[in-house]
Amino acid sequence: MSLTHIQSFVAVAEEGHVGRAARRLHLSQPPLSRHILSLEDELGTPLFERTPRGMRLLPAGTAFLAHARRILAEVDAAVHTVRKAAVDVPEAN
Amino acid sequence: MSLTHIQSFVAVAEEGHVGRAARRLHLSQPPLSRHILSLEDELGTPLFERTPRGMRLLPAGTAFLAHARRILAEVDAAVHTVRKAAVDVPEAN
DNA sequence: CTGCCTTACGACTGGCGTAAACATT
DNA sequence: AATGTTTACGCCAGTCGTAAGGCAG
Repeated sequence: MSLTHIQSFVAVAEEGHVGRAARRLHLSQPPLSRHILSLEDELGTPLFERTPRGMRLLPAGTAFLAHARRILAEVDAAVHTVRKAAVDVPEAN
Repeated sequence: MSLTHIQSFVAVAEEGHVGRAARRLHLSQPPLSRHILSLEDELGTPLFERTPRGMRLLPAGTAFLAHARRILAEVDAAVHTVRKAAVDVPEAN
């Protein structure tokens, strides 16, 4: 599992469509599709239902989405916190 | 930034020593050292003070550590939640 | 036949490990 | 000299993109 996979998952969940999510992520469809498959494989369960119109979240996918957003938000917060800490305490003499 | 980097950071922070952290992660020192350097580079600031005895957390590193643990915990929770959801709702007819 | 997801495949980047270099006591 | 981190370097694995395949309406 990687942060890239998680970002991919969130994008597909929000777009409901691999193609659109791929454009949003500046990526082509196949790698993005593989990200999702890899994630599902690792979790041992499908996260989306494949329809002719796109991808629809399954219950497991909905459950994962909440965590995924928290993870990404926490990463973002970590970056900001560190940069702030580095400025606030340039040297701890 | 990747989850691997974050795990590496936590291990080094806890061990205070790249060598021991590497053994704990079943990894050799050089890649682990590179993870830390890569993270510091990406964040734009050092996270550890290098001493002849090992690695000591700087204030920025301490700030990052709290977030890092939350991220890893959240990932873990995500995995468990999904597996549970997949079992609880095998098929939503 | 059209739209969408997935698999095949060749090419490239990234990451590992061994070995060597640097630094400090 | 000993301990610990970092750089050099060759190799393997993972990931990308283009192209082809499969499936449902």
